[in-house]
Amino acid sequence: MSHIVHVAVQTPAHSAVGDLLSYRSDEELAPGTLVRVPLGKREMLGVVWDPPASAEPIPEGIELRGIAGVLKGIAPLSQEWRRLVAFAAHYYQRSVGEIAVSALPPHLRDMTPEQLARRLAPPKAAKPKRRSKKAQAEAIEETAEPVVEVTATPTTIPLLALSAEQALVFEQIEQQSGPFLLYGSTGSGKTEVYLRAVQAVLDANPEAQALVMVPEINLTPQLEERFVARFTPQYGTDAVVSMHSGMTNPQRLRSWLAAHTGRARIVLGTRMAIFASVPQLALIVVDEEHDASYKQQEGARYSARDLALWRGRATHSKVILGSATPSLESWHASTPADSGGPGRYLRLNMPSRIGSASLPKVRLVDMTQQPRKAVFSPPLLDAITERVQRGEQSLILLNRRGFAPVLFCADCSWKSDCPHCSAHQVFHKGDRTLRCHHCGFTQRVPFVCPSCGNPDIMPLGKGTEQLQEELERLLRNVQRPDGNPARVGRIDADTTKAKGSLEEQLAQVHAGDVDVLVGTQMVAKGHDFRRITLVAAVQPDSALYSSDYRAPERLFCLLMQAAGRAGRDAQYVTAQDSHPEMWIQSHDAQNAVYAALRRHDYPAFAKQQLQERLDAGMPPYAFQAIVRADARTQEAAQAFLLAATQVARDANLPYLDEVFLYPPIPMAVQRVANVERAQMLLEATNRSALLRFLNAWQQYLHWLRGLPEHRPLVRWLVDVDPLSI
DNA sequence: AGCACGCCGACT
DNA sequence: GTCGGCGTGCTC
Repeated sequence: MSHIVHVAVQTPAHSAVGDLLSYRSDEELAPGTLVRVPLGKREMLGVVWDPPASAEPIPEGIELRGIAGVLKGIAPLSQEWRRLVAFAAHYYQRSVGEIAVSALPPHLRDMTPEQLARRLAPPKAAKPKRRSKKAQAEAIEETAEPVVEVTATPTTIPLLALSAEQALVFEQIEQQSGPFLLYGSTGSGKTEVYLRAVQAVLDANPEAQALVMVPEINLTPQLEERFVARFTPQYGTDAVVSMHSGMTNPQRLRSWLAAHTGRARIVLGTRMAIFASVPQLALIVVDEEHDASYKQQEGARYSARDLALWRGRATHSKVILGSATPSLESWHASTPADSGGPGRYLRLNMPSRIGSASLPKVRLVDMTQQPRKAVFSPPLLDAITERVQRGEQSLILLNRRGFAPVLFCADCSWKSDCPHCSAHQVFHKGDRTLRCHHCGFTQRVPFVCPSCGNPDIMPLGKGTEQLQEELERLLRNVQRPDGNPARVGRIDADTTKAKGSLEEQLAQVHAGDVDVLVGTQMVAKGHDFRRITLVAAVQPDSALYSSDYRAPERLFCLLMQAAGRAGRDAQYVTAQDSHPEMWIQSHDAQNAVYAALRRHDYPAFAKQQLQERLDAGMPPYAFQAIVRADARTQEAAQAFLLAATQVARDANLPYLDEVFLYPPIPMAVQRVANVERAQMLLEATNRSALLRFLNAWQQYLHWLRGLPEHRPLVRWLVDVDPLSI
């Protein structure tokens, strides 16, 4: 007898093909089973899904095709996982198949059942035999993880004693159900709390698993090291696995299988890990929960942090969000009911730094009182000079790479505009190029103005490259204690393009080869610079005047994180009798953002920002979505959005009266790679009204897209809970 | 999105 | 006569 199975496949997001397709199968297949199915001339990976609630009739005139194969050997994905995928698809306005398939390891996508069986087969008896170079390399890679003997009696790890603060927080996590917002300043020992919480969960249940998420691949190795060191002696080598995009496909499959089979007890990864199959999930940790990289910015635009909360609730797992500068959403959600907040999360405070290291002193330089053209105010330069002479390191932050953001001709006002984008091409002095940071378009730097022939074209503004050059000049007569001249290093996306070069350069900084380090925000995050006693933000003001209402939040967070880089090692601070300092040069030194920063007072900052959000009716007091349209012309992009607004009114879509549709506008960077971009904002005070509206609207957007008058449209997309508007 | 088919220009 | 340009249409 033949069965009908509903299969989630990755059908194109903008086609009319549904995402649950019906196939014939000789055997009955449980929901969650991985299968290969024919679609057109292709064969692709699919997941057997639960039959639709309303027994939809199979479309007329379609002869059902049979499934092509079953990926035996992989247990069906759990109902919990399918619910997570279905929720994410519904919430972020994507197809179930797209989320489901993209949540699986890429290697599975192009594996036949036979190939999978071979992969899953127990390795043949390890006979020393001739192997190809490549196979040898792979074998080495496979065994590169620390091999730890698993003893019959679990080894007891000597644990660090918890501080009183940590102990109190840990006790709360043990006794309460959460979710928790662990608000702890940099260096307060949040990681140790995570480790203890994971330990407690694993101890309580021999099958329990934990999911630990970090924002960026760059930061995973450090955390991974600590988890491996702590847990593999007791639970074996496979107990801790990673999941991030920097891994090879075979590695990703291996980790995924370890988690899916329950062998891995701890899954450590970036945002993609939120979709891992973790059948015995008992705890989710989201470190640096405020970090923007938890929000996927292409394809399905999901927030891994928000999904973590949903998944935690669905599985009765504890969820710990940790941050020194929480997102305003999480701060608001964790404001206790007796303080007038929703009290949905339990806020746990860890204000103190571990050890004798203290928070850096924040020094604001009023740039209106300084010589006009100087990038480095004299007092800041003096402070840097002193550090060099004492053998300490300084970190100079500027969020702009390259030498100068634009080249300019004073005679004819020519600017180095990108021919393909509404943006300037950045002047990179090192390789004498003009580069567009939006589309990558690169040209040689012209010798004379391309427009009028004037040979005196000049750079406007400063980038990291120029800062490094200027510092080298300003410090050329400054000597370190060992008599050598001061050395100025730079770390940004340009100096770290090669694989492994970031690690290499960080090692140089650690080794003391660099006295002053210039860098973009990539150095402000997570890395532990033990000998840095001065951090300076030389031009942070622009974020204060940005049209993006989240800009102050990001700035505050960046500066707090940067400040956290200073003086983490008390040895360098107290021994030299110098106090760690955070310098900020500003033309608006009285700004409330800086005032709060000076006191290291995140709560005051959050309170002020939340009041502004409340007054303006913005998140977290309102819910937003963005519909974006890309087209050859701005008119065509906006026309689509206008038509979309009109069709919503004409069709009188449900919840239309609860959703405010703003008029379409060009995006801040209107054109990228010759594509014109427009967007419109949707706002509602009721989250589910917004979602239901979007769900109903979706099919009309598909329909509009197909109309001949919207032919010039390149694509459209929906971003729910956008991070920037 | 792929991957076809299909209908017109420059080549061995 | 073919090779191949990318316009249009379909995929349970």
